[in-house]
Amino acid sequence: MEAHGRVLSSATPSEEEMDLRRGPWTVEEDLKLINYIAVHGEGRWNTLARCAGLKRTGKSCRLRWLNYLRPDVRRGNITPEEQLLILELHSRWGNRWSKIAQHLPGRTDNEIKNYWRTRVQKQAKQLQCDVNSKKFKDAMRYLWMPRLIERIQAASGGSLQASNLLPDHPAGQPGQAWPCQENSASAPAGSNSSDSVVTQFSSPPTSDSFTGDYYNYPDNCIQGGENNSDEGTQAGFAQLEDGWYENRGFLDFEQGGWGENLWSLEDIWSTQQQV
DNA sequence: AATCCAACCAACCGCCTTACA
DNA sequence: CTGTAAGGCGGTTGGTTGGAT
Repeated sequence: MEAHGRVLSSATPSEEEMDLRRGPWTVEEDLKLINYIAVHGEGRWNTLARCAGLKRTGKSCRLRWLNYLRPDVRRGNITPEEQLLILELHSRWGNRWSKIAQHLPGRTDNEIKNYWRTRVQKQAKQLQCDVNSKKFKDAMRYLWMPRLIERIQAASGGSLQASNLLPDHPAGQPGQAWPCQENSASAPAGSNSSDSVVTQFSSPPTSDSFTGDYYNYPDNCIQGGENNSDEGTQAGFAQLEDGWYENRGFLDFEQGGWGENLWSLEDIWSTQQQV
């Protein structure tokens, strides 16, 4: 018990008086919190902490409840559907974790944030590019996400190929630049234009409805407006090709996530080169 | 068997926003 | 209108664990 919980040697006398605890929660503390909320409900966290006899800050109680103790918290591996949704929503909203989490029932913003940092940013690192770079975003959208869709389709017994679901796939539109995606860093908070699309995912997506909706973007999402620079797009993919095979890129990601590779990256890029 | 290292994730911190007196 | 407390959010840290050497 005490082996885990550090006792705060606080900077302020008032906190010292309260003998606030930090660090991992004990079973006893969890039970106190659960029991108190079962009777009195959530909210007013500072009062809750005091009345429940928890030597924790209200913030700490709130975090523990929301991220761990809440009965509807969903634990375990992030499914391909959830991964796809996270990638999509992050491309639209950036690091708006709580907003993203609202569309993944049972998942917490903390969990999604951790997923992003550990799995996704690792890939960017391996590709030697920034997670917010166009290079990485394009790779995500045109390699990784279609793969996820294929996997989802396969799992549901569907026969559609991801490439067939991409209306703007360059293989089908010779000479046309790959569309630029929305600049997530500048995505307006609470943008209504995207909300209408995202609500389609607000319940756990089935693979069928999901893939269908996924490609039913509003035009401004697909085309990316002023960010849709042909020069930047082509340069990004040239760069990507340069480092790709040696970096192993998403192969590692998929292996880390759930097993075998879906595509040969050589296939992907030879298709791209034939355009 | 011991050590090292990387990945994972729970928890904390600080800032910003909101509610209320 | 203003000040303050509480809540919410995103970034970061640090402990644990498991795999590699």
